[in-house]
Amino acid sequence: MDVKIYAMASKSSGGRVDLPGFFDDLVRCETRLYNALNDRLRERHGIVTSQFEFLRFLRDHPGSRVADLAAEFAIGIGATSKGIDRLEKQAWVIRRTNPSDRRSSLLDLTDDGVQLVEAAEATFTETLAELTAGALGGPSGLATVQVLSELRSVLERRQIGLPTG
Amino acid sequence: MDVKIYAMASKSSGGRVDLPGFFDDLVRCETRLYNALNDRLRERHGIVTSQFEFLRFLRDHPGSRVADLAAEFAIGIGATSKGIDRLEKQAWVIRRTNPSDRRSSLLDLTDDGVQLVEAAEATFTETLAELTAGALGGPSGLATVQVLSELRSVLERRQIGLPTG
DNA sequence: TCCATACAGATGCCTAGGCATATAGTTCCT
DNA sequence: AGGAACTATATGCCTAGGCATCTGTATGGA
Repeated sequence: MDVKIYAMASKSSGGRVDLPGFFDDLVRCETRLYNALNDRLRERHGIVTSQFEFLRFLRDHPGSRVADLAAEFAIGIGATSKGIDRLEKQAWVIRRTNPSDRRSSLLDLTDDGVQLVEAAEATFTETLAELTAGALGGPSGLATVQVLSELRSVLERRQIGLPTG
Repeated sequence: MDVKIYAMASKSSGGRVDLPGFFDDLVRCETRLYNALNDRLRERHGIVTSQFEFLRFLRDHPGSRVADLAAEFAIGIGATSKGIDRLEKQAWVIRRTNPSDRRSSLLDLTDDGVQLVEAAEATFTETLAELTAGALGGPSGLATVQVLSELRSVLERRQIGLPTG
């Protein structure tokens, strides 16, 4: 009979990291934080977290194309295009024809979009602080932030987990 | 003009953690790892990661109810019920009537389900190791694993991010 | 110039999850 | 016992994303 290497998520043994446990914790944290942020952003600003992320990205990267958003968020081009449709319908985003390539559009926030994202960002940051409640306070928190940043870089550099369409 | 506290995701300043940057990295890592695992599990075993997670949970917690899965994964009861429908249709899971409460069923893996989850787990663990490629190797990796585990505990204890239905 | 190929993204179809509701079974009173 | 209130979950409707496809545009030769 096999001996299970891990009995609880994210405990390690012998200095080796329990990767499945780590992944579990990662996914669970992400799900719960995302859900809670959705609730708060929806009730205060009528948007969900994914929309906030789109808006914030466009504020920080004006003139992006649909493909840029898709690459950033590791979602499909189709999904991104539809997401932008919805934001455009609310007049938070506009598509400008790309003068140097008429197949694509350049995306920008409208003034309403800018106002919304600024307001939503306050809620977002505040809620996040409330939810994580000091779990990232100590030096381990700092290390965690750095490790995740590094892991993200690795995944992006290797283009891991990009959907087809 | 406002001074941005952060210029890049997950960099910190003055020892304070940049929470929005941390959240971004968390979500991006989760998305890409989840996508990549989906691809691999689908091609090798015909399931996706969420199904693997259900199966593994049922292997480790036989006799669970739908509500137990929903709480574990922080998804809705309805979604969980439908997910179990699909696994049951493939004859990987069976619903036994709960003798002590006939509103609910007790869930268990079939023999096929056990075989599947064992095979898929090998793929899962191996792929995860390949994807994270030593990014969690050092002592910071260990700290990261512990911090995420702790954060997860906090969120669960406070019941944060549970969907309505 | 003209065509073959590559490309960006918009669109359609399909699946999965959220939320609301329906259904059946349980518990608590009286 | 009988009914109100509660609970577990199955189901329906709606939305969002994945993938395939379609359209319009760009590009590299011949």
